[in-house]
Amino acid sequence: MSTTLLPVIQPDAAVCCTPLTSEAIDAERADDLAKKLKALADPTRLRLVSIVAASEGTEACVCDLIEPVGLSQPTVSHHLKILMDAGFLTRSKRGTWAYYKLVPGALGQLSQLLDVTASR
Amino acid sequence: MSTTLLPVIQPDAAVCCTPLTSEAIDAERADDLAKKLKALADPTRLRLVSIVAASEGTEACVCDLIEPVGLSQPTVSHHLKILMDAGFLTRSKRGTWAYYKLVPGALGQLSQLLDVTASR
DNA sequence: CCAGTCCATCGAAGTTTGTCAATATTCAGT
DNA sequence: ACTGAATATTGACAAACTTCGATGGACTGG
Repeated sequence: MSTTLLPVIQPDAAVCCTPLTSEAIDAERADDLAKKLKALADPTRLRLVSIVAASEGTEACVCDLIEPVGLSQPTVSHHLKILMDAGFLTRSKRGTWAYYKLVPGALGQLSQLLDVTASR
Repeated sequence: MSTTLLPVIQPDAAVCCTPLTSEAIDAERADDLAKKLKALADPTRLRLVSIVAASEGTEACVCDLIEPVGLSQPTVSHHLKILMDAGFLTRSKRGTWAYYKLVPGALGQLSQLLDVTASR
């Protein structure tokens, strides 16, 4: 089953639009936002994102990520999947290697939300 | 080594200073940042912060927070404590009431970190 | 001083999370 | 095909988290 899945930039618009404090957010938006924050709220995942972001082309191979964080390969794979599901990273396989890359606007979107919140 | 401690706005400098992606963050900074993100990474706590932020003087009484989030009073108290420990809220008792207030720079600090990260 | 209100803490139940070893899968080279 | 290497998935387990009811402490008003 081959179908060249195109890299999607930002499919979910629920979290992205309204500030956080002008009016109290509703439960649904809180859920969406919490999911993204939860994906980032782990030391190992923060380090993974950071390493990927600091790499050539904001892209890194799994094999280069295992040693820096000092955890087992399955654990690293697991964290990378969580970051992918939350929309912070994308994966592209080249040969046996899997390269994880930052999704351009993803972190900035989160940042903006908190920023507007913080302005009060 | 003289004294005159000035009132410090942001006591913890570990998280606040360096970007996230220019160089990969170390384990200690990742830990600090993860703790703060984890405090925010819950739908109920996001709503609490949001309600407080949207209130008069970015301050709200516990009694006004229970009904909006629809959870028991002990649970709300628990979440508020977590937000306080993470440095997002402060508490001040007036009579029998406890008022929780936004810490001015707290959310913005987090936002900046992610923003610099996002610029890559 | 007593009753009532507001809030925090405690203890417990159920769920989620982080981690690993073992296994499966996919690809490259021989 | 077969072997070896790079990742992903599965299953299991301990730790952490969310929630509640019950209790306790502090303050207010009669």
